[in-house]
Amino acid sequence: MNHVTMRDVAREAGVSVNTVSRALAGKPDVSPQTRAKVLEVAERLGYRPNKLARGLRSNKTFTLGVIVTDIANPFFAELVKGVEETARKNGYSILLEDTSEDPKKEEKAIQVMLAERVDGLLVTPVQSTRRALEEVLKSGFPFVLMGRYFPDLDAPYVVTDDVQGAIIAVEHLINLGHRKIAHVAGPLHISSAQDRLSGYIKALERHGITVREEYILKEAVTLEDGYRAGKELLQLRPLPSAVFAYSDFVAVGIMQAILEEGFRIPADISLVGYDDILFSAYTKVPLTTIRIPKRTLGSEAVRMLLKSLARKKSLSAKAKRLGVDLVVRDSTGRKGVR
Amino acid sequence: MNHVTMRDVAREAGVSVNTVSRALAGKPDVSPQTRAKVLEVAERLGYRPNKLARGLRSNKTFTLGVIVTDIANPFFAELVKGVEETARKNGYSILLEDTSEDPKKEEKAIQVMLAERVDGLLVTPVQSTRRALEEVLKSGFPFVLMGRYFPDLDAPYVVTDDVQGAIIAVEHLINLGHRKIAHVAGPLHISSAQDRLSGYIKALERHGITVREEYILKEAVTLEDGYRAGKELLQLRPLPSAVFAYSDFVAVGIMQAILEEGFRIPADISLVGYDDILFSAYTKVPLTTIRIPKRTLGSEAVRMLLKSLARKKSLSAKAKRLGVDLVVRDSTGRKGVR
DNA sequence: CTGTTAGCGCCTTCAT
DNA sequence: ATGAAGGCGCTAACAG
Repeated sequence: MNHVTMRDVAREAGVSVNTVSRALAGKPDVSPQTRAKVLEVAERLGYRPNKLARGLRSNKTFTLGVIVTDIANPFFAELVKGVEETARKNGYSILLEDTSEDPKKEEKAIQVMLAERVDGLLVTPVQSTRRALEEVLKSGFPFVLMGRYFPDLDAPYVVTDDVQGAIIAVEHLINLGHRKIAHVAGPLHISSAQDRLSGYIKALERHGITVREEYILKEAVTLEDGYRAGKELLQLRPLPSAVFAYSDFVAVGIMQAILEEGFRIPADISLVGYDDILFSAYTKVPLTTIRIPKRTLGSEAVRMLLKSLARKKSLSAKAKRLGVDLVVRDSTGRKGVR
Repeated sequence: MNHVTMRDVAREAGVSVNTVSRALAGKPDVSPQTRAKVLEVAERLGYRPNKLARGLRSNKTFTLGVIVTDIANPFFAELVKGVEETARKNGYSILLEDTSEDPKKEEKAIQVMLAERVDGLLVTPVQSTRRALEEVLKSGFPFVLMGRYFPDLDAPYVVTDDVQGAIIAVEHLINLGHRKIAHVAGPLHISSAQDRLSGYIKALERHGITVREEYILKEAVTLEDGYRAGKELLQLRPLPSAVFAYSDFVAVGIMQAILEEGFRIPADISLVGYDDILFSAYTKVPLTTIRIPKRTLGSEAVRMLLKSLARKKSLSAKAKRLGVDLVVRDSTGRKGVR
């Protein structure tokens, strides 16, 4: 397994290594014949430039580090798909790390990526600590946060408007006549969970509905968390007539719990999720949810990062907030209509 | 954004670059004091080895190339999760490429990976052409196929036993009294689709049930394909009383079509999927399916690849076939029992 | 035990 | 239009 190098091509073509380099790079000062010859030989020998050598020399690796919290989560999988496509289209490769929401792994991942000399970093931060990212920021290394951000950190990010999304979701319920609306929130150190909670509260207040502490359940991420929260929810009195969940994942768990206890959706309880993952249309009761442009989130993050790479060092802390849509399916209905 | 190099550490510690190298590498011939000093300085300066330089010099990059056909597909997302975890645990990074089932992209991806000088390749082949992979094989470059294989190619792979899985699925239906069993197959250039079809046929024959051409629908991959196939299925006379689908994805599409037409599952038609992806337990009718160990598939592939890297060049074409399980949920029931 | 030398493959001067 | 020289950061081989 020996790779063909420029030297091999040079020898075979009877020119210097340098000439091969310029010919392959499309530099102007190479005679057409020489260029043709070089290209022919390179092709014939199956020459592939060594990205390591190139990166070492030029300080550009054309690879981006992507750090996500859980690639098995369909939400992040879609996001990564968007990242991969766009990066590839621009000639960049991607190095992937999965932190499993573990801040230690995140820190480690960042170190590894830096050691790999990626040109920039795209990260979905765990957010239970921010030290590692603050250091990266301070060092001036280019990176963009995806899907989550630190409100008080001057770092570039691409997210969706989760406050607005939550408002849309909750107002949809309010418009259907619901007033006893519960919220199963996510882990509040995560910005999206925080924002969705704010949106929920804002929407209620906007419509003169009192926010009840006991209607807000917390820290649900997995489907199982949702299931447990769903069971809890059903103990509440007065029983909520609608629930807004942090994510579709959580919503499906809640749905499971509700149906299991013999309640009907939406006849007894309406349910709204968030994300619109692949399967939300096919759950027991097709889920009304907030659609967020997952791939676009990824591709926009790449675009922002590449832009900051282009105009060198200066990565002024840009931020982009993408819009979201309400997708009405069967899990929500008018209050009291059975 | 200037990286700290060994030279910086050497200067600061008052030793030679080489000494820094040996100290950091844990080589024996360095005095304890010198080592301590070097480590301290490296730490203080925030030294991170440059993997490019290291790779260039040592011909080992400690990165693995991972090529999948669709990272947004929960099946592959899980697979990649397994790969990532295991690779990381062994000190390897992973470079990810998504081919979207496009053979051209696959070929390109392989070239890029080779240019990146990955130590080995893990690939879920598109299988509509094999030229590119044959070349890799011939070159002796280490790689392992995941989830799909070429029956007549002497290349290492890790797959699940899909023939057996299909037999289990179909025999489950037969045991429930079904004899008019249809199969919605996948694209037959993909080995798993081929194997599942074989298993289906084998199971029928084994039980003396005639295989009817018209009961075998083909080339379904997406949920939409499944939906269309489902509609077709319902036109068949005599109407099948059970359907075995290529994948859960396809099965969910079929389910949608069946329910939409007013048939009941499993009362009118039983349905079995394949893969047991995350959501199969939460579909309208929870899906009976074949569980395949997705993460294990990934981690086993990594293990096999690393083993072949360890014993240098020689990558004798090993093959590993993992077992699968039947997961009975609500989509299958005894024939004729309503 | 430590330092010097060389070279991995490429690209950027600088000469010719 | 082409070649020679140097160096990116690191490690292996050889001195001392």
